Amino acid sequence: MPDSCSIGDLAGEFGVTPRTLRFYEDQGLLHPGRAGKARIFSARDRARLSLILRGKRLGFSLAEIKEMLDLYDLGDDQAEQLRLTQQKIRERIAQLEGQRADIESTLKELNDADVEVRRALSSKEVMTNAV
Amino acid sequence: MPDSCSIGDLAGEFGVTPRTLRFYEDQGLLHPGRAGKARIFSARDRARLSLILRGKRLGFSLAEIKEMLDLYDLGDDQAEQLRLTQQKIRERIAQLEGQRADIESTLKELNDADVEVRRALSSKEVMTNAV
DNA sequence: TCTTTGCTTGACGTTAACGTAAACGTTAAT
DNA sequence: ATTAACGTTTACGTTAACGTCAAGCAAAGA
Repeated sequence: MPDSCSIGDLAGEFGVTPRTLRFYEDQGLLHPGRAGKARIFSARDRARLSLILRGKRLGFSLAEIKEMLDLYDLGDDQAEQLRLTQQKIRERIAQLEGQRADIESTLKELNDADVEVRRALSSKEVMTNAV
Repeated sequence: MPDSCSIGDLAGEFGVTPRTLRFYEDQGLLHPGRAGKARIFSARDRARLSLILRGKRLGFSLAEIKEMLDLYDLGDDQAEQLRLTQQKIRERIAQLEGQRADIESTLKELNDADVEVRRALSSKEVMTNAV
């Protein structure tokens, strides 16, 4: 793993496509150097990409990730970046807990519906709307 | 609640917009009658709409809902419709259980990240990437 | 020298479920 | 006669995160 590499190398390394990396640069998430026209990705870019992908795994949008990375770049007041990140993390936690609750109640409803369907299938008189 | 009503009435009754009902007709989910050019919605349409909205609450796509409703319309073999519905219900259940698992693991990661951030904020040496 | 890779910049396509606006007709009340 | 409140069709806009060409340059090996 040399310090700098091409777009194809970095893409392969992280299991994304070159298009994705160009898109991230376009959106201001990455700022690779250039060798002529070709992009050159440094260790710093690699680290940023790693953060971006982790953010995605955690369900943050690229816009949110950019917000956090931008503050990180300013660097003057890391505390500010951390507070934003913490806020976003907690918002995301609340959101996921809401989703989890939704899923639980939906699963209950689906289970009821499944029971209804089984009853209907086992009886000859089919007159019930399952869903 | 008369047997038939206008698009605005039905929309209001179910908390959707007229646009939505036109869209559902366009997609073959509803088949209202006509009085000249104006749509007329019968009790049957109302029942179908109710099923559609329940399907949506349960997370089915309009395409899936249409599949089920179409089979229901054929009417010759209700058992077939019920089997499809049952299959879709179980697929959806499996999908939701997967999502729930994702959410659980993500919540754990987020909690870890939150702990990291708190540590970083409480120490003066801020060198850790939270996300 | 020819061909293969790999890179570049556009720029339109994709998906779902409607929102929104334009331009118009109809009925009913004022 | 006019306005208000409905309805109609047609059709482009929205959102996210890229996918998928197209056209072309540039180095590198056969």
